[in-house]
Amino acid sequence: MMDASKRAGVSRVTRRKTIYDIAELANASPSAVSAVLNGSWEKRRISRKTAERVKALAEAHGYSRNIQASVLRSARSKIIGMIIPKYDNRYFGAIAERFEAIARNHGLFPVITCAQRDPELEAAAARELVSYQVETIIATGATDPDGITDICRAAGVRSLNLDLPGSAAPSIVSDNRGGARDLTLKLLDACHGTAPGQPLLFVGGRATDHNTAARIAGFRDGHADRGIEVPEGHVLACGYAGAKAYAALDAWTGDLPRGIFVNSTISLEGVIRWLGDRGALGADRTLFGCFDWDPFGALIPGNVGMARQDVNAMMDEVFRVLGSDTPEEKVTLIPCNITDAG
Amino acid sequence: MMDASKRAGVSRVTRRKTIYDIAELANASPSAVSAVLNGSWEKRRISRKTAERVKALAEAHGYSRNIQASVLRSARSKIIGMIIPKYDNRYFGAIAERFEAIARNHGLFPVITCAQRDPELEAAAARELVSYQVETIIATGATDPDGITDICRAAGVRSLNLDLPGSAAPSIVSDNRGGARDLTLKLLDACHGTAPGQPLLFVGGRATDHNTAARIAGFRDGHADRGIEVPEGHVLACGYAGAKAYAALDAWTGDLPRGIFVNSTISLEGVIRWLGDRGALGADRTLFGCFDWDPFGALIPGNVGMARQDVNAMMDEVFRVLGSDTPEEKVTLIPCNITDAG
DNA sequence: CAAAATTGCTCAACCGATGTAGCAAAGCTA
DNA sequence: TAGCTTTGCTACATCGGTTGAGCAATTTTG
Repeated sequence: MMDASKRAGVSRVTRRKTIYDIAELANASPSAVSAVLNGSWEKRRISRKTAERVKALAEAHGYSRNIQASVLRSARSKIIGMIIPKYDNRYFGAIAERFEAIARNHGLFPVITCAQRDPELEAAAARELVSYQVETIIATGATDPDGITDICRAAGVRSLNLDLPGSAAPSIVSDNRGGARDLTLKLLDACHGTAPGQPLLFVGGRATDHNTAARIAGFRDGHADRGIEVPEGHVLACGYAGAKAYAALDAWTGDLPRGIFVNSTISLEGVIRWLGDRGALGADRTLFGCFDWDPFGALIPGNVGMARQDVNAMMDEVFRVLGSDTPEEKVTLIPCNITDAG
Repeated sequence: MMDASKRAGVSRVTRRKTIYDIAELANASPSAVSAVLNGSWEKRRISRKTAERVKALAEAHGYSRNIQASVLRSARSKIIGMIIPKYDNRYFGAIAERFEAIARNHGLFPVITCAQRDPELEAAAARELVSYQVETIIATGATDPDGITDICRAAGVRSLNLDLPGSAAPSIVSDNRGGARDLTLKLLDACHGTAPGQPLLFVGGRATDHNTAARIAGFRDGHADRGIEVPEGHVLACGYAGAKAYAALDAWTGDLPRGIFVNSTISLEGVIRWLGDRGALGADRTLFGCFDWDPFGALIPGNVGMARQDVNAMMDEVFRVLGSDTPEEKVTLIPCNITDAG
């Protein structure tokens, strides 16, 4: 390897400082500098005196390690990737923030990529992360979790599903059914005074979607607990978008419902708008509960509670699973918290 | 360089495929494979036949380029970093999503890092991004934009401020003053029927904060336009947190205000709670407007409009500035949109 | 005091991709 | 057919750290 003065060349006036530059300044070898700057100097028997001298020079000359070079050689990138659908609600926002914080605590470099709920984009994102030598990918709310797992497996990258389960990697998912049941009970009880024995309306989501299916099951469980039958037409799994929820309610032929179970904050936007347009917004009018939490959603009159997914517990579980060596491709359920109104 | 069979070694059973593996399979040289797989093969005069053969083999064997190695050699990382404060509101969420989308369209690899409004974390994040050889850093809503610019400059990394301006790099910022003025006018006019000539209350934010100061100025501009004086105590720059807004309103000694200008959706949570606790929530009670948009905030009774920052325009401007070679360390203002109620 | 152990460091190969320089073969011109 | 150009490829140094092997000097042990 050439010495630093030759390597500097003539073209670039200011090159980034490398271990070769620092080595020259410190009158030490690049190996020694490398060991000092990556913390392995004690193991490599570099004297404290040399270490201190090198550190001081590196600091003084604004040395910054080239991680790409380091990763190339050591094959340990410490990069952990997450694929997330959107940043447009509190749930995914909280997941992103928490993921970053914990990853950093574990000495990892978190990279989050947003795939817009598009399976093609998800696959492209996974491939891109693999190119960047990530060691692990967390597929959050993925449309096609197993597709991502396949890409990871081919590249020897660990993967894990969050929020929506897959069959090929460990999955960590909210207890959608249990949470939906609890929320249903809360809502039924709140409606009991004015509409005893009447079933609620379920609005939002796709019935083919794992989480929606689980929540519909919990919705039925709750009704069964109170001995109320759920008529066929009371489940409007019309899609998530607010406009779709609005349209589904518009197509509803029954009476103005007394209680609505809304399947996501996205759908809630449409529900609130529809209720508002009918003057049915208010604690004395139609009551509603919503799966997923939003601070403003909680403040809208008529809200009796929200099923708030326990992001901290989920993320703790993610890193617990990553810490264990056993793969166990099973689904772990994390209970939800039911918030109060207001 | 050893040939691929030797390089495989004995320890790792399944190693990631490299250009050397593909070269061996294709009976070509690593250089040729490299040229084919990075698209420079026509320029390097590799025949179409060879190119096709290599591509097919790479595909069949699940080859994935090691970007770290590529970056190390070519010194072009194509990584663009963004430092963002939080993911807990729609504004930053929209910025993150839009940034990712446009960066990808430009053939760049976006990396977003969340620094929790903590200047130490911001600096650490900037240094970490530099280690990963980012070419550019966008400092969004940074507590200390110039600190980030310094770190970037020392490493030869381009930087740019978004949402909050700095003095050492180009800044792209909403027209906070103009937006605040428009929102103030809208709110004053909505209150005119029941409380003509009365000043509004300003709640939330820190007066030392650039954006808050600009919005307070706009708030005064709007009042001046209508010939209304703003008494000293009507500006409650009590901090952003909902609880602080609540406390500030609790300490308010005047009459129940007819109109409130809320300085952020975060503060709005406290304002709504306070109004709700006093039974003052409703289109016939206290009206409010809010700087920053939230879909549920917009649906809360009494809302007369929100100042929605134009994230798309801001991000277009970011990439326009990055595209131009002239640095121009000036502040560019992007107009806000005032949304209607509901 | 010689042999063994420890300390403190350096050497050089290596990670995987890139790109300049250059070489052999084929095609074309005179 | 000799000389020139073009085509199609390969060799090799290089990017900046990392790490196993090893060496000289010093200290400890027998």
